[in-house]
Amino acid sequence: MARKIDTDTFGFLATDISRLIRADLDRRIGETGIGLTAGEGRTLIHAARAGSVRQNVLAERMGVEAMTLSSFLDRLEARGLVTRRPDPADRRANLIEITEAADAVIGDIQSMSASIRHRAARGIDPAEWERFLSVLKTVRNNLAEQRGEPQRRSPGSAS
Amino acid sequence: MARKIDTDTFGFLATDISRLIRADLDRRIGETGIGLTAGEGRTLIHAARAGSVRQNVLAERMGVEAMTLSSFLDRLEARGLVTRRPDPADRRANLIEITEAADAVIGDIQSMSASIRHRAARGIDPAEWERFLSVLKTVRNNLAEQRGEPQRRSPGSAS
DNA sequence: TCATGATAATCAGGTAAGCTTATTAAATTC
DNA sequence: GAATTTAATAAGCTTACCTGATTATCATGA
Repeated sequence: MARKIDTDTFGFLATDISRLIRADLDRRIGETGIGLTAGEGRTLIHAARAGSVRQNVLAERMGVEAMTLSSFLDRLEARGLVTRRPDPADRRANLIEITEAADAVIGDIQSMSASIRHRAARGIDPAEWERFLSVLKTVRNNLAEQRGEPQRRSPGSAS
Repeated sequence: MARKIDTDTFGFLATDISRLIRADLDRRIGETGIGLTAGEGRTLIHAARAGSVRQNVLAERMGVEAMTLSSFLDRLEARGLVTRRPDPADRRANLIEITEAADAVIGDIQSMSASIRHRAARGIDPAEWERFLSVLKTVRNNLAEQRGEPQRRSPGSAS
């Protein structure tokens, strides 16, 4: 065995972390009876942030295919958390908007997210965490770039 | 909309990055005809690193259930990349070992992994990258902790 | 020593998050 | 106004997990 095998490289770490987050999220979702899967929650947050958007735009921002988004929206719409409104400017398109009922759910998602973040960041000092987040954004943009995905300028406040 | 909505938080970034990595990996796997899925590849690398291990130990190290690992191993074994050898010390258990044929595949996986890493790290200076990796490890350990998963001391060389 | 309970692996079956390909209706372009 | 492109979706697939039940074996305490 001449080769050195390392399971602590970037790709492994990222994959592990994502799986741990998903598992934790699933557990909390089960406990709190929030009634949404991780993907649906992600969709809802993106929709909330985007305001009134076409599906194709939202899909591109989320980095998923139109069809994938369409399924998430089906379930969110069935639960009354988003609406699909025909775009007056293009009869092929829908505008996605969140409903008032979504507010409470968004609050729940955000507090779950904050709680996971706190656990993840334990023992890391705040300045280091900010640095870390900014590298994460760079990495995401690097990876998203040659995928046809539009580059994101980081707009909101970091957290 | 009184709430500030941010899609650049830790959880979102981590999820995005993991999806991008997976997609990229899938694309490369398709191109190079390596014949393994991401999960199988991950299993193979962990097995290579572990030497001769019981399945339950390997599963725990990988952070998956025993059954999940069992399926991965079925496919790796069918491709002749690992063997299940009865553990002489416990007739319930198997010892997993990689075969010689696995060496080439491991090499391929490692170079894919390196290439993704290079792309991810573009524009980030090496010292910053090391810092970043070390925070990633802390985060993984933080998240893995209260999940029953054993804490990992970071053993190998970072990269 | 033997009944009881724990453990290692696996069978059966399920779910969630993606994907691709094809279709339809509407918009755009030449 | 014919040909192309685009927005959404239907249909169906794959991967990576999971849980619960089952079987064989091991460990333990009376």
